[in-house]
Amino acid sequence: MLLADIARTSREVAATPARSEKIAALALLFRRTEPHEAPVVITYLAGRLPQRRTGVGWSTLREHREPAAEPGLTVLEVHETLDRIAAVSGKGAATERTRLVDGLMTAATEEEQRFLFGLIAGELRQGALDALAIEGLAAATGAAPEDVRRAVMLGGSLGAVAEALLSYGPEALTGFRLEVGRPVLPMLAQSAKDVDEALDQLGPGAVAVEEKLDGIRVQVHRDGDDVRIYTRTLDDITDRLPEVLAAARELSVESAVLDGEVIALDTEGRPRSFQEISSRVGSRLDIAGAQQTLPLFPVFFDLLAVDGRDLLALSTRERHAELARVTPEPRRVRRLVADDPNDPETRRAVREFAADVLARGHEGVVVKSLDAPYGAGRRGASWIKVKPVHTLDLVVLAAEWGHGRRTGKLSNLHLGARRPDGTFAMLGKTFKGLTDSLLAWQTERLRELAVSDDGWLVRVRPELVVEVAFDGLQRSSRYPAGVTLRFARVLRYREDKTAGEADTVETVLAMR
DNA sequence: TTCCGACAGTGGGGTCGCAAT
DNA sequence: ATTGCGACCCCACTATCGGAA
Repeated sequence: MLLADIARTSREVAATPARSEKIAALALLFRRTEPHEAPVVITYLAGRLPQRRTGVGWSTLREHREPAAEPGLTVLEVHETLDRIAAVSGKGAATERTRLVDGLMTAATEEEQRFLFGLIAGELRQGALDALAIEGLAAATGAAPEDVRRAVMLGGSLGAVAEALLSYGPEALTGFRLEVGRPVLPMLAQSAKDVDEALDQLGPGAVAVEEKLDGIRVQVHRDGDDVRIYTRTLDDITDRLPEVLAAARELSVESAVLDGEVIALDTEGRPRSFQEISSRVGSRLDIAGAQQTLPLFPVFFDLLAVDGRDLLALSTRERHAELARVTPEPRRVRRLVADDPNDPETRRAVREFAADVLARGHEGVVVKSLDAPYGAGRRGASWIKVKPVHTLDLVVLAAEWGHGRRTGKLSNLHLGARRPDGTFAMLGKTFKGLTDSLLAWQTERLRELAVSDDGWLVRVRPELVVEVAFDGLQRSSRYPAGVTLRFARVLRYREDKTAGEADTVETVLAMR
């Protein structure tokens, strides 16, 4: 198959807003795909590369290359070139990567260049990713979409499922089931603003309220003495976490798949900051040294398989009973079971539990329906997280022009807190929380206040006050106050306030 | 007919390791 | 020694389509 076929399909997919038409266009192409090229074709049309990393990003791609007049590149040819690019390392690597990218791009037509740019940079913007590729694959092969989705979640790879389906048809899907040693996409949680809202959303059934730890999510597979540890995106990080490996080997099981969080504790047993944990888990070179400096502590909250049994379809209640059987107390997340979430006494107990979790220094709680199965790869309605929210009234110092559907709109706001001398200290940026009408309003308003515009950043007179919500402060080496906001989002503009009434740096630092 | 679940898009800060400066 | 880049941890929120209710 030619790259041109993929690029054209991508353009067609992007051209229609209707998901049904996107799926139809994808299915049309998958019907013409040979099984051996399916893993590459479907991954490209899901907007990703099969290579986990290539070393090529926006900076390497942006330079103009003269396009070819006629299409000639095959999909597998492109795939091999990217394999070669990904393998480049050592002195002169950047030059060599650029040379290979030059060769690829000059062999591509203008349409193919656009496609490759979006694909490699990870911003294809065709309105379809894995989920619609799965739908298209199902349509092309006559398989049930839900069965295909399930196979991908359990098989861990869209490409492998596509190849099997195109080779053997829908019957091939039964071969994809949970296997110890092969990671499964983890279940994710929705959010609510407080525990009462979370309980209301879950309905009348029994729930568990669990502490939410602020660390790195891990999926631990143990098969005898063999242990593998995966991140949320299924990256294998076994080598970096000897403590987790040891903890898995201590369990009284032959085999198991566990879901949990890795954190670190200080000498009083209080959790260390996310930044410290992230630094430790991210360290790959001197593991022994890193382990000395910051020992990690894995805590588990779910069990997906044990001793040959697949527990995914069991209820949270049943899975947790198994977890409790095989995992010692300190290795499990603290939790409270509420059989009748509508009982006022129970609600009080839940609120108290949540307050206690926060007092212990943790991030919040996750409220889980006890009757739901493990929804691999789903942001299911049966897990709901609750974290405290802070707010500040900050001054807009500048705004960046948006991209994609926000082209022509001032989108990303630079936020500042007041200093005593009347100047402002930038605390970070945000683009979140803006509706289309607010986006239009702020674009107009900020243009009136503009003092400069370099095509990327519009600086404005610091007059507009915006109320910003955020999860907490983090240390920052980039911003002048030494702190920045975690997960900042706009709540509303405060037109009733002047910049002189905005929150001060002092107020912000007092929140630490 | 209305409601709502799933999806994609739009980007945030920090951290590491590597290569270039 | 410092800086820029790519990759990957953490992630919130809105708009939209189309099936469910």
